[in-house]
Amino acid sequence: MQANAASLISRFEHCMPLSSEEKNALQIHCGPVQAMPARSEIACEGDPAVGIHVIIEGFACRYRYLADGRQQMVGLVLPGDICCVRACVLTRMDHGIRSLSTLRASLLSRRSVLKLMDHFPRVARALWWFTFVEESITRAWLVNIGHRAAFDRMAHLFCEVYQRLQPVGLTRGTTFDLPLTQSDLGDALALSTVHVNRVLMEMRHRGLITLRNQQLTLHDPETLGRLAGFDPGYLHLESFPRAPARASPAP
Amino acid sequence: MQANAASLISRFEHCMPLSSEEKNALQIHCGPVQAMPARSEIACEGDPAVGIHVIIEGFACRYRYLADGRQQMVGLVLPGDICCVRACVLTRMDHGIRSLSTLRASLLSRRSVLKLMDHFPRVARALWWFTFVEESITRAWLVNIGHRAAFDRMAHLFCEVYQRLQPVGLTRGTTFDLPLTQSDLGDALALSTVHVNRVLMEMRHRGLITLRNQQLTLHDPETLGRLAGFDPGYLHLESFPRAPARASPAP
DNA sequence: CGACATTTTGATGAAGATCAAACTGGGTGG
DNA sequence: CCACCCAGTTTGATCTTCATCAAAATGTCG
Repeated sequence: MQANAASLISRFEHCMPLSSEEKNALQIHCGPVQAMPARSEIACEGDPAVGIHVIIEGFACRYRYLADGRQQMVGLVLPGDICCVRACVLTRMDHGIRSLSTLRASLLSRRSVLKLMDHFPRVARALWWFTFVEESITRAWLVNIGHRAAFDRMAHLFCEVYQRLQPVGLTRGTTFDLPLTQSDLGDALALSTVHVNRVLMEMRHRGLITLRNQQLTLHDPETLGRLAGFDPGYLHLESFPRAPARASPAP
Repeated sequence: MQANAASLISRFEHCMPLSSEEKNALQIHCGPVQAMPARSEIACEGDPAVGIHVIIEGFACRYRYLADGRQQMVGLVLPGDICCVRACVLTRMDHGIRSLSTLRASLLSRRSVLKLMDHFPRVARALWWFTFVEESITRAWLVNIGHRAAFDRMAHLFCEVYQRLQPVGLTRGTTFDLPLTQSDLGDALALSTVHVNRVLMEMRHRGLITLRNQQLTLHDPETLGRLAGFDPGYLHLESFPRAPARASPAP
């Protein structure tokens, strides 16, 4: 029994219980845990699919480059998230994925994923589920960037990360890791680094956050959420069991 | 043999050939063609899933509302597109869908979709495929709205619609239907109606487009695409057979 | 014709980009 | 151990793009 398979299976069971046959199949196909340094490319736009990565520890981001070299982050990949499912079907990546912090992930080959999807409809259904949640988050980012002013936009992002880290046990009170530079935040929110800094300053002066050493504390999540018009429905957390046992150790 | 099933099947075969057994199953499950007037709600945010709609004719859009009543369009649904696949898995809609023009669509119930997905892995794979392409488009919108100025942003949208309508035979030269008001364009591009108008004016003055009676002509698609930094890769058109026979009649 | 949606134009203001430069802190090499 | 370097953060000043407000013009449909 490999630890990586265990974390994968528990993740799957967040959306539906698996039979022992299904669990077996996942264990057989689940590859070894990979470790990667921060700021390394996990997959580049245009790459053929190698398989899916299940993030065990660390943050990554999805991004697309523009012709002029600027980049837009199009999603955050947090522990428990699965990436590159889509590339297994589409055969090549339409965006890049890069680690933000050091990362541990287990890999399933493209062949394994397609086999699992074809033979185990419920596994396939679970993969659908993860993918759709992610898609829903992308749409929420679109709304966020399209229609909210800088302050609200950033508040919304902070609320989202906070809500997403909670079910995987990676928050301590209202404090959590946020291994993004201000420049990264700018790429995520479509703001200049300078403006990111100014908004952060304002949040600090208003006593809403503390951000130091990649650690963010939300001193008043309710107010922040209200200002941002944050409604967690789009995260589809409702069908998760509350605080499931995860691989990540609590301090 | 129903015409609606035929258009659905041909759509599926764009990404992989189906066995006669699979085609049969699709025909059995495919519901009647529904007609809907322009500006009607096909599904609202929060609605339980009823099934998937395969658009035969007309335009629709996906949108999300903000707390203050403004709305952001998060995607365009064109003839041949399938909508609400995700809701069948997630059980409820996380965004609304509204017709822009009069619409004809065939419906498959949620139960049918889940049954087809579980029993026919290749049908499931095709549904994955459509969904992922759509997701890729959403990411492209995110980049577009996040990082491009108004003119380039609108040019990019026009290029996208042009490219998406081509394989389904709905372009006449470089002219095609665009049943969106300037206010709709504003919702799609996260611009005010006034600014949409100004950008359109500039495009006209530069001889790049003609837009009259919901008909858009791109007089110089190459230039427009170059200005917008348009790269059609994200549409994943490459695996489509060229100009497949579609239900839509050519004039 | 008259009501209503949509398009067009003008004037003004605000949010945020950009440019420039100083400051901070951790890591490295001499 | 200190000097230096470099990535990241902070601050100021200026400029652009686009939103907003207001109103006229145009078109559409009963």
